[in-house]
Amino acid sequence: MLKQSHLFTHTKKEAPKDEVSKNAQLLIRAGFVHKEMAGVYSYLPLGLRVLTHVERIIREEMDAIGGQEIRMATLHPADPWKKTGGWDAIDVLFKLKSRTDNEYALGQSEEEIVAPIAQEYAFSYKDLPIALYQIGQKYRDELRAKSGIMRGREFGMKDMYSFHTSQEDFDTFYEVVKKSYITIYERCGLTAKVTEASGGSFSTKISYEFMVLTDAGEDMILYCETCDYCINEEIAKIKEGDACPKCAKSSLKSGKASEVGNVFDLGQKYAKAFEFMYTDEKGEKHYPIMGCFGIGVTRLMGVVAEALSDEKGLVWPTELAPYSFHVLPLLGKDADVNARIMKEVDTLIATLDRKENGVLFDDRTDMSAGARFTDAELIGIPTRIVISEKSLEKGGAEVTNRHDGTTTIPSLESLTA
RNA sequence: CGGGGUGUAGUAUACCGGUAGUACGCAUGGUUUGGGACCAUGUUGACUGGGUUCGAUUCCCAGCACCCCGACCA
Repeated sequence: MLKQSHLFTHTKKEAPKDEVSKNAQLLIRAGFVHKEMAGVYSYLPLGLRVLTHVERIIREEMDAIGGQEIRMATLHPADPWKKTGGWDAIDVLFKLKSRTDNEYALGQSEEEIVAPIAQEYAFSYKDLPIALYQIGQKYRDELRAKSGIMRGREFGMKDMYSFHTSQEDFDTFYEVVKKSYITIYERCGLTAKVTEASGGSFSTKISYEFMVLTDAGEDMILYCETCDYCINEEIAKIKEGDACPKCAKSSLKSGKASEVGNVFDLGQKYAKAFEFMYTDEKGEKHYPIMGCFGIGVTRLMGVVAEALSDEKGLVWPTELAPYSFHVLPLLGKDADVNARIMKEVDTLIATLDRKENGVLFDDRTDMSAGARFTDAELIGIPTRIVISEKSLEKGGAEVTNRHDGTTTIPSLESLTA
């Protein structure tokens, strides 16, 4: 339980004029994030809790499909980057020099680091497959940061790397991860489309992007409303209005979308660069096949803020909410009634704080009710519980659902059950 | 990186070549308390550097920062 009077952040009536994107405006106004510079944000108590919940969901789903969590360095030696060619080829790679002119890179993706780590342990086919993942900061030297926390120069990302003895084994795992990703987005309150896209700079094969329709997105996708066909317009050979090539039942629609994840078949590129080979049953040596699976953790939070919020403020899905219950007592002039309200509130909090993501307690009873309601709506906690003389007369507490705005008045006994 | 725009208090803004004004916030006191309450008092400011000028926050130049469009995008 957190007392709101204790929370060091406050809501703001106005967003800074240099923030245009909805996600940044709301997150700043509600005190979830603080902007350091273009594309770089710090996460404050409420924002960090949301981020932590996104990470927890991802961790659970990655563990469930056999991922093993590690934490790699973000300050990298230049050598592996030079070995794979990334040092010169990847223009977003931040490069730096020490006082003694040694060269380093900041991690923008970590194939160069993870491949040698896997190589240190995977000598035999018996050691494979392996799926290693981490959740941490990434750095990209973007020419233009934009869209609040959705495209930054420093951002949070989950990156998983897998190593396999055969294409079939990789393909199987590829499908497992795709399903797992869809589950993650659902738990985050979003519907993501699996979208065919280009393989980028390191693969000639197509990759899959996970796209959420939102005007704040940077990509245009073509999708079918009948089946799950979806393709990024950058590689599409068809156009809006054409019949769906998969089901032929609908004509394709075009929409703006934000990429909240991607999966790549990296083949043997990195294994070859590092001479990473394992020994098979016959004693022969082979390069493993490698996959890369990313989810932009901070961008995901930004897309949720964009997609779910309304004119009153943020709206958090159940699992991501910084707190699940916003308890808000309203006091009057009668000291006895006030004492009773606060006693009921104590009991209620003791129960609710053990459930889901716990309680934010608006103990600022000296503030006007309107200001506190407005704050609550801006912060976007899913369930608001008001206890007042009025609510007690009606038989309990007023429970308002932030998602649909409906209010019910259950008894206090049922709430503490 | 190409193009465009903007830099005034914690935030949003106004005016101005000559003492920088307002609102919100914040502080103190008092009155309030079911939809961003009110009164009083107080508090805080011209991105950096150069130039023009008697005098620059204002005009000019450069730099920096931020935003937007495009390009780019593991």
